Parts: sequence; C-alpha cells; structure tokens
Amino acid sequence: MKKEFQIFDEYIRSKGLRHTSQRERVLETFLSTEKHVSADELFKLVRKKDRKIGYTTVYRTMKLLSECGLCAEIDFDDGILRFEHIYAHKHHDHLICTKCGKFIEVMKPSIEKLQGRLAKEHAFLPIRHKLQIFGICKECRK
Amino acid sequence: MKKEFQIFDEYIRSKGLRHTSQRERVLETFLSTEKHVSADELFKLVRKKDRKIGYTTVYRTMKLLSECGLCAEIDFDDGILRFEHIYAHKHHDHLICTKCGKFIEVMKPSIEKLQGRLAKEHAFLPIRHKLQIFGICKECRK
DNA sequence: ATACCTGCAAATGTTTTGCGACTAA
DNA sequence: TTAGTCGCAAAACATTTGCAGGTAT
Repeated sequence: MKKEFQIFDEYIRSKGLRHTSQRERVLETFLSTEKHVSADELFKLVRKKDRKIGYTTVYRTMKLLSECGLCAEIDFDDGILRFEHIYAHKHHDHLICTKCGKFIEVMKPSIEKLQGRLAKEHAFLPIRHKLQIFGICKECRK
Repeated sequence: MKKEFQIFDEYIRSKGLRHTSQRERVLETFLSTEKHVSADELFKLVRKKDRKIGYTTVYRTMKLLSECGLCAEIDFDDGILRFEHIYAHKHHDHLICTKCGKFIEVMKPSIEKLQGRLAKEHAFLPIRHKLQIFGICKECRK
C-alpha cells in the first residue's frame, strides 16, 4: 500500500473519523495525477470511477488531505483553488505564463535564505512562503 | 492637481470614455487611503461621500485604475480582492501574519535578481512577481 | 447503537452582467 | 445626438452549510 494511504488512514483514525469508499476514491484519484487539479477537474475525474459522488465530498475530502499534509491548496489569482501534491515533494515555486496559463515549477534554496533574512529583519516567524513569477514562457515568446 | 488625476484623465480620453463625478470620487477615495482596501471597504468609504453610488461602479472604476497603472489587484488567498497603490510606489512584497491578518510590506532588491536568474534558467520572460511570506508577527508571538 | 458521512439543494459571498434610465461630450 | 455610464436587480461562480437518510465501527 502506498505510503499516502497509510498517512491518510492514520489521520482518519486519530481523529475518530470514518474510512469510506468515497474518501478512498478521491485520494486515489488525486494521487493518480501529478497535475495541479482544481476541485472541478478532480470532481470530474472521480466521477468517472464513481458516478454518484457529490461535489461536496470532493471538497470535504480535499480539506482532510490538506490537514494531514498530503496536499496543499494553491491559488494562481484566477479565483480557482487548485490542489498540488506535497507529500514527498520538495517545496517549489511557480513561473506562470500569463499568455497560455502554463506554469513551471522551480526550486531555489536561495529563496529560503531570503525568506529567513526578511523575516528576521521584522521579528517575524516565517512558516511558509509563496513566490510566483508571472511572465511569458518560452513557447509563447516565439 | 495630483498627477494621478492627470493619468486617469489621459487614459479616459485616450479610450474615448467619459469623465464622471462617480469615477472621480472613487479615485479620490482610493488615493486618500494608503491601506490595501477591498472592494467592499472602498465601496463603504465612497458611500460616505456619495450616498447613491453603486457597488458596480466601484468595481468598474477599479478595473480602469488597474488598466492605467494606478492600482494593482492583490490577493492574499482569502477569496477577497484588494487594491493597492502602485503609482509612485516601489514594488514590494508582503509578510502576512496568519494569526491576526496584519501584513508588512518589504522591499528587497535581491528578489529582483533572484527572479531574473530563475527566469533565465527557463527561458522565461518575467513581467512581475509576487512573494508572500506567511507566518506569525512580532505582536502575536508574545 | 451511535457518531460520523453522504449527496442533494439551498445558502453564501464575491464579482459580473443585463438593462432601462441618464448624462457627458 | 449619441455613445458611454449609472445603479439596481439578477446572474454567475466557486465554495460551504443544513439536513434527512445512510453507513462504518
């Protein structure tokens, strides 16, 4: 069994919640795509496996996944919430193309250092950061 | 007359739009506060001067101000759009306290350099960036 | 048995749109 | 005169909540 299922199970148990087929489906579907899915996209994907599942269940399950550290909610300022994997994934930031909407994930340890310095200057305790660079991607520049 | 009014006027004229008292009120009110105001806050402020103004007009005017470079729409991931001044203001980033919601504006030229390096590595043409550091502020840490 | 869950429908909260009346140029 | 604009009400969206019936433990 995948490690992620164990983590979810453990979380569910520790909170006295129930293990249900719907929750399993949502987790399974989320894990099967490495994309940043919106609630709507995920809902449609889950629906293919379970014709009866409700929108609400997807939202509620994703909230649980966020709580147990399996996913993070991200927001590209377009009013749509997306979910990305964070378990066994390094923190990364995004280059977002404003022409085609594609994005590139980037990792830069120096961002962490910068965060630390900035926080220190303001006696601020940093927890996480979000860096987004908007611009035009390689393909769209042609 | 403030430079901002000139810029707005010029933009209005160049597009063949109309100069109206409502638009003037919204701009005047926006300029009078250095805060990051939400559409709702701004609407309430403008209402104090003009009891009849509509919500819609505030939204539509702020869209115009965005277009002519007098304001930027910012999003702290709480589902509420806010507006901040950008004319004659340096670009800055935000430290956001997740306890009390306060934020601190910070300026770091090194972020610009980092943006340039990251973009170069991916043949990406950077236009703007957004760095948000979430954490706990000085007061809330006590 | 008893919490907890589900899916629906309705509610929410923010932003946008349609429209008839109004107004700046 | 005639586009553009106004404010209202309604629509549009994504997301959340209330609830009656269903289910895991």
